[in-house]
Amino acid sequence: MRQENRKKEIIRVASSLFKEKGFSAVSMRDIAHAMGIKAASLYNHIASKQEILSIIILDVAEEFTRGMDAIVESDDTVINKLERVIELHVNVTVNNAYALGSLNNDWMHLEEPQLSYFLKLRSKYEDNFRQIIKLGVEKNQLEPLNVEVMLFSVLSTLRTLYLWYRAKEGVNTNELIKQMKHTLLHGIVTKA
Amino acid sequence: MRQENRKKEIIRVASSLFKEKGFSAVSMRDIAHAMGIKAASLYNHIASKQEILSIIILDVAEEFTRGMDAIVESDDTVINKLERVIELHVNVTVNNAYALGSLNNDWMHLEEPQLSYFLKLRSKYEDNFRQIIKLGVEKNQLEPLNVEVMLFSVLSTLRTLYLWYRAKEGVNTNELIKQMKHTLLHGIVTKA
DNA sequence: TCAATAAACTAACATTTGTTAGTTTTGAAA
DNA sequence: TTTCAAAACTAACAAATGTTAGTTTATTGA
Repeated sequence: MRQENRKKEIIRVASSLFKEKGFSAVSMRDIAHAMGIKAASLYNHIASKQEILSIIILDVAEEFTRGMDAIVESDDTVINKLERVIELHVNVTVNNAYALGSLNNDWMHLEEPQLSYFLKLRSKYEDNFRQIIKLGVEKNQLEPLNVEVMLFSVLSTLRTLYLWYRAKEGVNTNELIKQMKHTLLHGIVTKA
Repeated sequence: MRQENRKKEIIRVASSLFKEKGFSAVSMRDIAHAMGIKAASLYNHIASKQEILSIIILDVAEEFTRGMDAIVESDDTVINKLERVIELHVNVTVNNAYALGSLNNDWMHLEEPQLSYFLKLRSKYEDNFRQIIKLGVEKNQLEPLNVEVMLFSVLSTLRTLYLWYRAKEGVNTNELIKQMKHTLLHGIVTKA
């Protein structure tokens, strides 16, 4: 109801500010000012600055986890799974652009037990991704390169998509997904 | 002499702390404590917290700029230029791992005129990179994909290398460069 | 050995921070 | 129109912040 909407609004405004300056550089007064109210009024809706951060980060982290779990449990081919991971990242980014700033750069300001929970989700996610790549190499569907280099090269691009995807106006989501798949999976150099 | 070394030591310690928690979450007392002195003593060597940040960021930004300028001015082929950009990033990252945290995540806390200077260097760097890719597409040496997607996909991976390159023990710098070239330029999917 | 200076210290400052307590205003249901 | 809870407010707090002033200690070159 009324209160829940206001809480979501606070979280949306806060995540936008966090994306621009980082969690630590944004004060409760900054958030309140952006909403046209006083800092103390925020506490009618949220318990603490920390609660705002943990909602922003854990909501989107869990969304990634659910998406990855669905991909891992499917019986798609390796290449298809990788394509679905790319789709997942583009879609989550387009829908939650602000939250990804905190996910990438402010997770270390989470307090326990949320910090441990986040790190657990993150390492499970990375390990699921890693296993897909490993299987691809074993089946000769992926190049016999260093698995960690492949993993983090692809993942870095996906994780920081939120920083630049708006730069290219006139590319819609489906086109972006297609372009990313080609760039990340097949490279940019023309085959001879 | 004596003072200069101590200043460099402060900058090194500070950049390490900034990498872990970000500029805004690290206090002058934190930096001093990590050096075994009191916060006020830092001011015998540096003018302000802001000076520390701007030295960390501008030094490495200028290093990237010099490297890119040398590549652009050379008469290498497009593919060779891209390979040299990858080498540049790996080498700068291996030598300045801590500074890259601030370069990526704390640049917005620079004050004027350093902020404008940094943004100028960054957009020139990106534009040099963009022109190399554009020429490659025109010459059919690169795939006819969206230039911005190719640019930021490659650049994102290079920019966040500092976050993960230590994860893979047992891969030395030359091997890492080779792996990155293949992954970023030729992709990870086996050619049919 | 002494003078000069580098580099540490203690103490304090004005601001900003997250948060709480207590009070007033607002808006919808009765 | 009255009632009552939601949601705003003012005022204040204790702690932390970047920085300065003034002083003491350590080191070095003459």
